[in-house]
Amino acid sequence: MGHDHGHDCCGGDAPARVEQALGRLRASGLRVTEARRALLRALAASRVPLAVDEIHRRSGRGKADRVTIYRSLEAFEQAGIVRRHPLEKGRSLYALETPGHHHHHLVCRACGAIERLEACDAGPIEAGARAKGYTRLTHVLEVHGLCPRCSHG
Amino acid sequence: MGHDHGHDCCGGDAPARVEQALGRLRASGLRVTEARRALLRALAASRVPLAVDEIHRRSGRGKADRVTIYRSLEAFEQAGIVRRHPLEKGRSLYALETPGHHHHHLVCRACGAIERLEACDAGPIEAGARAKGYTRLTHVLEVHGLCPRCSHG
DNA sequence: GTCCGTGCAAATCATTTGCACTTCT
DNA sequence: AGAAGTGCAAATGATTTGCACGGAC
Repeated sequence: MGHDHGHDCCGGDAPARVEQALGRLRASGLRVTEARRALLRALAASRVPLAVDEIHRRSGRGKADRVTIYRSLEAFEQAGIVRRHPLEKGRSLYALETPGHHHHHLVCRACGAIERLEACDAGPIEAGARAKGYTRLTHVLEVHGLCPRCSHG
Repeated sequence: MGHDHGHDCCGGDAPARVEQALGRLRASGLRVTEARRALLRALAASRVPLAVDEIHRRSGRGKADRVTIYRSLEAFEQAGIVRRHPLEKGRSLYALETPGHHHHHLVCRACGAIERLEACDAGPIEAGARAKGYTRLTHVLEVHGLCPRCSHG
């Protein structure tokens, strides 16, 4: 798989998003390297969140080792530059963080198509968690189903 | 039970729940073995969802091999007898399915404490997915954070 | 008697870690 | 210079699979 089926999901002006991300790197005290440029380019160019393996495959020149990609992504996630989408089976997908655009994804179990879901009603739920004294909240919300094409059976 | 921190979550009348589960096993054409009794007893006795390792540890006599527990749990999940809660890092927790009691969990990243979250506003989100033609919808919603005790570190 | 369930060993597979080397600032 | 980033090899750890045996129905 690894194709961008489904409809637009994480799209936008790729070069601009890369620049914005690089700016945030510097602002966070993170260093800018060719490996990281390639990584961010791959993310910015994709309309859907990518797995580490996929990022590795799509990083043309300046391609970094998978291990380095893992480490960079973790740093980027901490800095709020990249958003991680944990999947059911322990894998994760990554996408550039789009501030003020919190959303989740609808994943087809059969063909892997991913669509963006705009609504996110987790606000009240996280509020409840906060009321219990929990901090540093994050949430995982994935909707799985069969897309129209795969539903016919 | 050093691991059942947090408040009640999946409690109930344990023996009765085991019997109910066994009945469902038979109804689904699954066989009843001592290993499976022990497994269901462990789940029924716990107030929180358990990891496979924890189930293995808590299954007194009749304790089955971890592999068998994995295989049984998968069969039980298919049959709707057990509910799987996928966590961030690829692990899963399991609990007896409680029909008509859909809820999610609040998990502490540091100590693993689990609390029940009553609210589930996924209705509108799944409606959106249905509107896109998706069928057989399921969703995973887990809220992660640091519990009050762990927030001080 | 048949399958299904079980145990053991070994395989997976994404992710993580140790350590020495290189590069950014 | 000095901290941060990188690569390779090897470790991890939950989960999965192959295969032969044993028990449920």
